[in-house]
Amino acid sequence: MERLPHAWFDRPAPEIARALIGAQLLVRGVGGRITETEAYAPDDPASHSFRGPTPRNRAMFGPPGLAYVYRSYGIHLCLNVTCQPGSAVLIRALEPLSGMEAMTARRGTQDPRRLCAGPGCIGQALALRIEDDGTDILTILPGPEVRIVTGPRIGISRAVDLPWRFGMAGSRFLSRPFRNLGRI
DNA sequence: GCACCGATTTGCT
DNA sequence: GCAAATCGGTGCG
Repeated sequence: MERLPHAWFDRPAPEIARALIGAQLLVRGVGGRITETEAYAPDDPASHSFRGPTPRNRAMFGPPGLAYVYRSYGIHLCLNVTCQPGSAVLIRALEPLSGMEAMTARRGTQDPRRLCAGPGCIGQALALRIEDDGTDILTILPGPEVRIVTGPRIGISRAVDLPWRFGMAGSRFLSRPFRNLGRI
């Protein structure tokens, strides 16, 4: 199976965020099935890119299909896939499949449901480094068509009504449950 | 220059 | 339920 080419990601973030649910994501051979994403767009007040390029967010204005890795709350490293300029998709949760041993060791738990349930947890499970920012570390393989649920993004205070959080319906590998009945 | 706020997680009360 | 950990960005003086 071929990985999705960079040009595939040259689309608006909400479209990519939805399409990535069910795909498989690997970083240096470790990862799993994408179960939860969020979209961030150029004209989106909740996006790091909203006020233009900075040293932190410069990857969001670069080529599509690369990693945008940023430090969250000074502690965690969170993973995005870049899309159209100023756009990115935050990877919020995975169903862990590959490199289970490495992930359990890094996360300090055997519970598969806690390995990659949250953006900071993914950063730790995949051993992301700040030097990965803006680089081509992502292998993303197409997955099956799956039922999608949507809802408001988590942890933001602006544009709170946009339904730009996407999840795999019925998955047990989510950072938090989806309240809504917003199936697609 | 300085204070405050996050695209978070964990552990303790 | 709440505070702590810790740093880049933003806004104000």
